[in-house]
Amino acid sequence: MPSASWFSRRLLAWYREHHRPLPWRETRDPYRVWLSEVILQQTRVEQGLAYYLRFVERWPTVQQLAAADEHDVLKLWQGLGYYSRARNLLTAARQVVQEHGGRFPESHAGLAALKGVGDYTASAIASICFGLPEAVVDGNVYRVLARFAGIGTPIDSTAGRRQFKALAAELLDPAHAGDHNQAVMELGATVCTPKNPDCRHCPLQARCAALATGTVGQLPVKAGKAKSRGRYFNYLHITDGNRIYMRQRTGKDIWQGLYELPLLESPGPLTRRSLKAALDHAFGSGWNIGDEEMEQRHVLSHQVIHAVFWQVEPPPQAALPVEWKRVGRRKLGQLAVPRVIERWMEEGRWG
DNA sequence: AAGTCGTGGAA
DNA sequence: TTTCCAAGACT
Repeated sequence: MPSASWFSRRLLAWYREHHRPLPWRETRDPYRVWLSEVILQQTRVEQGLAYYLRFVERWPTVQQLAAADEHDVLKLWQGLGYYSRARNLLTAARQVVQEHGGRFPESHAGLAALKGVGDYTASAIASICFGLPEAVVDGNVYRVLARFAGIGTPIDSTAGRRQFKALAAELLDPAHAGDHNQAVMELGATVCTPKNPDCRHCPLQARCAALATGTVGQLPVKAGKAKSRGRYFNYLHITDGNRIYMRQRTGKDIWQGLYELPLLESPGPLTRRSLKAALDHAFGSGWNIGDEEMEQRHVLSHQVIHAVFWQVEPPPQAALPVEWKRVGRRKLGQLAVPRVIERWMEEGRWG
């Protein structure tokens, strides 16, 4: 079994020399740490930083965030992805205010009861803000520990998650839990990277099992990769004077709560002729199909969206769905939209 | 427990 | 071009 004290000593010495100065590291305010952790879930520091700064400026305290409108939160989150994080963020802020008098709970269990706060985020807040000896396990930690200890158990298996969590807890320096946790992650993000790790400058190289056996490139092991499915989105650009039709996405599908153009989804790509047939059938005949304005291939985690934007004109007596709303140009820019729509608006100088 | 949820950058 | 995957959580 690796020596925990050696691991932590080397790690913390390295961290004090090499860590990047980031705004959420200069505070122990649980609100700001929580906000940064949620923003950084599955998100690189370079991508999340600007969003963090905007959120802190717009809502400096958890009480102010709790009083915010959900759509305003989604709008500020626009472009960051995984939009359930934004909705859960607001829910959790209201939990803190209503159930805890505006103060974040100071235990792992209390934190994990907040919406959108799982084991990782609860451990991060508990260790960083309250000095509790909770070990974090994120993608960086999986990689660093798999290599350091030479563990080939798939990190996306139940056994693997259990094993790595236990090892992380063993190696944790309980007296410096917050810094220790951040140090492992920082090492994984900057030195022990997925590709081309910089082992020569790694503080753990002397006792790294993978380096010793030449297996750095083979660790960590992942079991399964989920397949991606293709979807065909035919977006309808319909205007009425100065206004354009938009709709809000609901249900359990992607981009919940965000706005988009009226959408006709099809099992495969549509020709101009088949689009007209589909529209005539669905909303009454007489549709006029204009230009195909834009085509985008948009890649998500488990889906590839083939988006085509058509300029179309409904027949005068068409029965358009009530959820299609006419929005003026002025208001359009205020709507939270997925990147596909944002790109289309940029192209046509809408919004 | 396996699937699902965005987006962008790097190799 | 394709593939990987990033300070994960929820269902």
